[in-house]
Amino acid sequence: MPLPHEVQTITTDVQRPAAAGTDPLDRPVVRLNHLTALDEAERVALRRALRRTPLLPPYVELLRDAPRDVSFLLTGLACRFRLLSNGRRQITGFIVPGDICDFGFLTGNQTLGQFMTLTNSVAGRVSAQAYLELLEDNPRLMRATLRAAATETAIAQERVITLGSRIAIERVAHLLCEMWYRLDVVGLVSEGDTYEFAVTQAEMGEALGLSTVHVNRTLQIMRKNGIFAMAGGKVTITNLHRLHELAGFDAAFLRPVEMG
Amino acid sequence: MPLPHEVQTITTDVQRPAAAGTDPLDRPVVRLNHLTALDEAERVALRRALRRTPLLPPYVELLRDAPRDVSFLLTGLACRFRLLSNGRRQITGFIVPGDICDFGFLTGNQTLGQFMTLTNSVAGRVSAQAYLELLEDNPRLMRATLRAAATETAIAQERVITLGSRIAIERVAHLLCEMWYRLDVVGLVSEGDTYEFAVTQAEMGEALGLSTVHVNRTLQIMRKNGIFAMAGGKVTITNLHRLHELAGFDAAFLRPVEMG
DNA sequence: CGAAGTCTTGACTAGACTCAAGTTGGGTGG
DNA sequence: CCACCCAACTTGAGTCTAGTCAAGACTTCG
Repeated sequence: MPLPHEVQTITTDVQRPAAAGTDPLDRPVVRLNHLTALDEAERVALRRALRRTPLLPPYVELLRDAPRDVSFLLTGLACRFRLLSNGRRQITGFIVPGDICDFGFLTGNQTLGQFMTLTNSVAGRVSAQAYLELLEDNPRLMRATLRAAATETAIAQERVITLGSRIAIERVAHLLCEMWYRLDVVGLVSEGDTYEFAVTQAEMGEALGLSTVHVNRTLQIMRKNGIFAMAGGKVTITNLHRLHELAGFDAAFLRPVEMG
Repeated sequence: MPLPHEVQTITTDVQRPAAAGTDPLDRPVVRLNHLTALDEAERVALRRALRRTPLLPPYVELLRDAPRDVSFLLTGLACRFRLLSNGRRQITGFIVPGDICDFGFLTGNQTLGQFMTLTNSVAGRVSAQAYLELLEDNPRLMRATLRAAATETAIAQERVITLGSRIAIERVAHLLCEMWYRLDVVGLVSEGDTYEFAVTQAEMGEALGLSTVHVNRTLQIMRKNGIFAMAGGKVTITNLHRLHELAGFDAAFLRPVEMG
């Protein structure tokens, strides 16, 4: 099985000096370090603790085989979703490289809902116990992890706003902005505002509360207006300013703001 | 100024043996204890730490005057909301007695968005520093607090599902179910499935992503079908089974589930 | 080259929104 | 004590965004 996805990701990485290296194992470090500056010992400890999974194909349950581990996504794309009684599926959030898939380990609770890969992906895992011990010994890592959890909440709140008060084109624009920012943090936005986001229009609809057909028509309008382009699972934002305008996007919800 | 709201709340409390006392200061204890069993020392410490605010009138910013405190809602009703650039307001969640209004203190971050009362309310406050020290000394309290934060995330995720894949009547039904469960935990659902929920139809619309007019029509249908009744800011569920059915409601997201 | 999944298009429907004009009810002031 | 006022609720009419159904075109990959 060819892996264009993997290869491309690594390639684009190199072009972006902001990225701290091209090794997927660094992405959790980069991500958490962005939330709270870690010291060298913490960076090394986190990196060493992670064990890579084999390459996971699309549409497999992410946590089934390791429910007691903390799973970071290293490469690819995943999502959290719920199956509803009416047969529908609602994607409640996307998981990008560097993200912790599920924060249930913080409370010892099972998380409601499911997690699955959307593309070829690799995860990095630590046992929950080992990770919790790491947190106890490293307060900055603890703070960064709590902030990551808070960011997840903020993203969910923002999606409530998207679904509650934005029309289709604004929803799509907001999602593309959100992905741009989240992927940029881990160095996965390359020159020309291009990033990997290999979701089908049906999946986009499931995340945005829109039908596939309506997503399709909305994307067409945006393409015709020169706002973005999409090919081979890669998104290129051709008019980032206009995209922000459309989305009413304010990156504040993704950034930790220290108390005054 | 008459305070029927306050008086009624206390009255109905008495009818419900499940409620651990009628003192609003107990509600945070009851709430957190529901998430993780606290020991007597923890219950007492938490209760003692809280300082009641004066009665807050409707529509006042909740945290403005005490941004560095942890605020529990003791009585009344509040919400979290965002003002959008298009002039709209989106309510992203309701805050009921016993809830911590804002979990920003856990990460030292400012929270995006605002918090306001919707009815006459009283809050109980501790300084963030004192509360964090309390958490360090009392692991069960820590766990309960983290679970409360996780519950907030779960509620946001559930609202994503509501706004993304439920039609108007299902959204309303789901909200009424959610309130029933959350208020029941702190003993505020009285005989006959009646509880205080004094929001206007406009506010309900802002929370559910519906216009006021459509909320009105939806409520009328539900009333005609004998599913619920509303009077004087009190909701009475007359057909809880049918309400659950309509909502596709599964209380699991509000309950902590221990890892197997 | 064929099959499956994805994307695209058209036609029609429906759930929800907007605008506008009442109605009701609780609270206030004369 | 009554009249007024304002906010909330209600109703109607017309419109529109988005959903559904159905069929056809394009890709990708084996």
